[in-house]
Amino acid sequence: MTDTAKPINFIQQIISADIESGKTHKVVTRFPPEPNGYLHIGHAKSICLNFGLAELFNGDCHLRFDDTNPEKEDTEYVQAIIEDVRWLGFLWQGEIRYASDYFDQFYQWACDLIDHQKAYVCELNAQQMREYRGTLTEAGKDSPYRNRPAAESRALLEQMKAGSIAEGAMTLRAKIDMASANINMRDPVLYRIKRMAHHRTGDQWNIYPAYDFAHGQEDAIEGVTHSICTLEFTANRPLYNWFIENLAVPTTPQQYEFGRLNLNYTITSKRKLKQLVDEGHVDAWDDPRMPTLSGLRRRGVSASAVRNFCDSLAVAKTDGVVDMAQFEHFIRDDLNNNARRAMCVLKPLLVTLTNYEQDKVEQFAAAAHPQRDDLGERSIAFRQQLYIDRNDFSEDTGLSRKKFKRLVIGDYVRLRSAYIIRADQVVRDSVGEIQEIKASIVPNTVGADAPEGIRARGVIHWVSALDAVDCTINLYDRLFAEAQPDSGDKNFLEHLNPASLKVIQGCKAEASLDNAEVGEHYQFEREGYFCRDGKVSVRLAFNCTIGLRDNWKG
RNA sequence: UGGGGCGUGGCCAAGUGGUUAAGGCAUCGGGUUUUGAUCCCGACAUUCGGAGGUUCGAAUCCUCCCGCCCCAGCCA
Repeated sequence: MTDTAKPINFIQQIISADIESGKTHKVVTRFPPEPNGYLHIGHAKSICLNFGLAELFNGDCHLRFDDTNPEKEDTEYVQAIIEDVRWLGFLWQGEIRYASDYFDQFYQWACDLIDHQKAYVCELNAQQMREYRGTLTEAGKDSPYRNRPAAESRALLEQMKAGSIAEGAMTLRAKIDMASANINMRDPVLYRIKRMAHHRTGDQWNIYPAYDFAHGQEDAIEGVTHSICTLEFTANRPLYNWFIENLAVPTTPQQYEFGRLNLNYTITSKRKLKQLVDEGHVDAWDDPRMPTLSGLRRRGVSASAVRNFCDSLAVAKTDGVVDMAQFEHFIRDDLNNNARRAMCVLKPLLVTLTNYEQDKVEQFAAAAHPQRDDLGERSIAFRQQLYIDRNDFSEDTGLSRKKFKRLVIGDYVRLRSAYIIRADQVVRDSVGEIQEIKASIVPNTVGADAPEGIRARGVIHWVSALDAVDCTINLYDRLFAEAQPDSGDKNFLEHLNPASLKVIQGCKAEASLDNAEVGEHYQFEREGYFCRDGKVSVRLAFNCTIGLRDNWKG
């Protein structure tokens, strides 16, 4: 945290007031994902908010799966979600909860509503129900089944539950107000028939509760005090409250809405991310180009970077689009502070040092981090032949020292953590391509300043040719070429960036990288941040998390 | 269109009637540097969607207008 206090957001203000007034004794929040896809960066904001609030007020935060629709849900997703929340570093209170654990209670409450003439089994089909619902400007009409006897509804609901009624033929509806200006209040559906197995309750049920008939009650059962959701649920709040008021629930949670996170050049819609996976536009949910938490993790983004970013976000009711650069800032900031340094040459160019003995080898100690001694150092081998990056050499000797701080014939450059060298001669192959550079070292310049009269143009990275290990490097660019691929009437698939992945083979990494661990972050000096990919078939591959900032206006 | 929500610099945003409208990102200058990184210093809204009004005083209160988002799934 910086010296300036972070502003108190509106939800914190509400909770503080509730505690002060005695309304709330212990704060309980929850993160309630539906297991119908993988978590993405937008969910991270919600996770940080809910767990963060519980922590701030010494309360509890539950992890609860809102598994009310077996059609779209799967245990693969629950496992992935659990792993992602753990990865972010949050601990939920007690056992993991499931809406499906409360199905019996929901059913009992539905019966109570029927008995009090506040719900009825309706036999309108989907099409008819739409017609009866009215429009934004016209009131709806009462269903012809609205006033059927409670006993009849009870019996029909029993049959729906037993599986003897066809899907779509009947629903259980709340009896509220078909003329309400809020369409959510026009006799919403409580139960619909889905004669299919649920990933947790198996064949036990043929009817499943709708979101509105489940969420608030789940909160009430768990004693959630502040139920925080995104803005699009604002119109559902009166309905949320209606159930809390009309059911014999044990506690009275309150719903509050905040603006979800939107990031440019990507999408945060589970449905659309699933489409990218299903249609093969990306490898999988954890493709490093995906804004999913598993994708970011595989890309090399640290959990603390995600958390720092989320904590920097405003919790308010505005729905804006955060610039990807803001997220990238937190990714770089964390990696710069914590990633070990190493060297890797992406486009190798052979350099032979003509004044260095052929069999000689020196081991130089190089700091793992320029500002953090606690990270120690590593040993790097130095020999007569080494690789530098092709981009670090230019045949244009007219380039000024300010304009090109790299290697040029006749001039000097510092090899990072090693000697200053001078380029002497270009060796070409039969078609004229540069094959090799002949160069010479300036003696006694390791860990020492250049002698009088010699000034290195700059510092470049390198790797000993004999000691380096081959590796593949995956370079990523934004998944979409359009800042808002999803807005208006755009088809997001048309804006996929065809160059979002570039695979570079034959890269040369310093020997210490040979046993890099998956999940460990590195900075390849002068290139960017990388981490080893654990899913590839090649022996050694690194994903580029993000490049270094480059202020060079060349 | 009925209802609900929101408009503060390129982006995010604090501000809850009274010093020169915080801060972050981005951008632009300059310094340090064995990473063109990091770090450091400096610049960057006479004005808060617009127009009126209340007030000694308004981004904050009132009125009208404009714009954007959400709701018409047996999705969540």
